Amino acid sequence: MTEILDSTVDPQGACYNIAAVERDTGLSKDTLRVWERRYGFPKPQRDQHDERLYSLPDLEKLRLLRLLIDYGHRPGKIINRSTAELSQLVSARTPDQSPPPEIAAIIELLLQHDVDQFRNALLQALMKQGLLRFVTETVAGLNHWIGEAWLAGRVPVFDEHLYSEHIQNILRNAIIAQPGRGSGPRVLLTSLPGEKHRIGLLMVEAVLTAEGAACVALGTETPIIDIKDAVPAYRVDVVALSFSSAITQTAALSGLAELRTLLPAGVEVWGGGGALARARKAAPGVLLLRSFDDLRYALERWRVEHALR
Amino acid sequence: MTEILDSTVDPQGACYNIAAVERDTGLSKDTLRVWERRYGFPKPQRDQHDERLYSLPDLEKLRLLRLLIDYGHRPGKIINRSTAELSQLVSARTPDQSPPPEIAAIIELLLQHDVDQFRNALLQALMKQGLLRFVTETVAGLNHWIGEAWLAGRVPVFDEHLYSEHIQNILRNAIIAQPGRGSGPRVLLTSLPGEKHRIGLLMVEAVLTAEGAACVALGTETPIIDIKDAVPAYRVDVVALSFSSAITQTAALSGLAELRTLLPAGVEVWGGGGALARARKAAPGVLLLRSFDDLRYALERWRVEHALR
DNA sequence: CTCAGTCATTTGTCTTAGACATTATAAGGA
DNA sequence: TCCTTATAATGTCTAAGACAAATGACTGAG
Repeated sequence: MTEILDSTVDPQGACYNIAAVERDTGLSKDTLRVWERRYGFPKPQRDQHDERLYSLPDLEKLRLLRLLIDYGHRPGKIINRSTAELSQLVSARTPDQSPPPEIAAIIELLLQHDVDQFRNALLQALMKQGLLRFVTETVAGLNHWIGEAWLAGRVPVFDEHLYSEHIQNILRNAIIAQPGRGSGPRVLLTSLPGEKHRIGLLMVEAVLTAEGAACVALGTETPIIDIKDAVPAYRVDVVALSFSSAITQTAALSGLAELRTLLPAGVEVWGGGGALARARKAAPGVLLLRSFDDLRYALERWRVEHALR
Repeated sequence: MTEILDSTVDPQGACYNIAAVERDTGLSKDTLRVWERRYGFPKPQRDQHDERLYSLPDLEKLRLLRLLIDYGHRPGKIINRSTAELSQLVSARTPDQSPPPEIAAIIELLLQHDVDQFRNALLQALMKQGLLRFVTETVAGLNHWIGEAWLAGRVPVFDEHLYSEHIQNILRNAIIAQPGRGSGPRVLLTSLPGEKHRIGLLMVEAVLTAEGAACVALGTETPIIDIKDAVPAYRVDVVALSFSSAITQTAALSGLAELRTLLPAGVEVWGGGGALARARKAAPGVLLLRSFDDLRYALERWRVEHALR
């Protein structure tokens, strides 16, 4: 009898095949193989058919490497350091050691696994701050700090899953409770295939809805061609795409440019999210939003431009 | 002067490199190359460095192929037919019956792309029927018929995305509005890696919450090992897994069996969803739920058994 | 002292063909 | 009709090499 369903995990050695590592670290199979060839890491075991089997420590080191590379380190410079050294580099990178107390308190509740109290804390923050501040301060902060802590291994996977679910509940609840739209544009909101992060998308939807735009939210991973077809069907004025840092900046920019060529000139293309936070410039006709302030400003600009006509 | 930013698109021939095709069709690069080698399609042009450049017609045929393969056709049987023939195959897939009128009316609103009216129709159905009937009748029916129509090509991808988002909004809104829990068990609710369907999970959460159970929802795709760790952390009484028909029955059953061996005997394991609708029996200690009635019955049985002790 | 341009190095992605595990279909037997 | 077994189908993995895009170091000019 063999492990059928989860062929990616070997319970004894906790070994992962290359597809599982690609999924869990975001590093492509090609990259993993070429790192092994060039730098000698990761050097996984092989199964009976010479296929790679990565260990859990390998996986953790790869995650740290990915983070540090996102921060600007070069792979060749750091790949042969120990996991401990890499952890140090990560924590050295965050000088403002601890999250603000109100964020820390909520994370603490999450780590104590008290579902009801955790939910109530989020709801209270929402009531107290209002939707806009809740999204741009509390949720953004929680995303950042929980992400950090997860990378450092201080937050288990299942807690992160629970966090994501509850934030979705609360944001969707808040969005549905918004009053009808004002004078804003119709904004089609989605992400491209490969980009699975939903929270960023919901945060944008919350802000846009609060500011009076009419959102057509398609969730994550809509193929480009289907976005093209959706634009005339829903008569949208703007297509906004979200790219989390799980995707490379190049991929995000090329997706935006491709979409731009497929859409009529009257429809604007906006892109935002972690992957684009450090991008310098995009293709002509593509607007980069590096913060929620940028988003609100873009909305305001749209209003002005379209009121004059 | 060259196209700097967007290496994926050649405006003249509308040519896409292999990475763009992978992203847009969901077919892996390996699959694209092996199809070319074995079947002679797609046979893309090459750029000056012998790299593949796919045309837009290729892309459209690939999407049709993907659709038909999802439906159950074999690649080798259909890959050499013309795009027109494939379209015919798609539309030849006619429904055995037509949906009941109240379902058909809502689908009609979706197809007319009137977001507000569509949302209102769903909300009205919820108000009129109450959460339980809304989930077990309206949402279940919509899932089924929209799935059918999507396979037949009568519902565009983006409409199906929009449907999914709105159902999520409404279900999560209803769940959060439920009163606190009664005397039911604590149920950990999630799916295994590879199973991405969220709506089924939310439907179960809605029913369980309405019946007084306390749900710990982890969203989709929680690795088995992390489920094991979550059970003591959240002190749950039951682990319920959802398997849509996107996964094979064998895979679902083996996942349930593996989880059963990892959990203490006092914790129950329940499995349900389309993939298990026709399953005969599961591993010992695993409860199969083939309908929402089964789910409510299982909950009642748990209450009785644990009240006696 | 800053800015822009050139060159060298690093790094990720694409290429090839072959091997094989996994899944689906068909055929045979209870 | 259902279950088991054989055969065909299909997708993913492997290898090393090639090269473009991205980055860093260096230079010279304003």
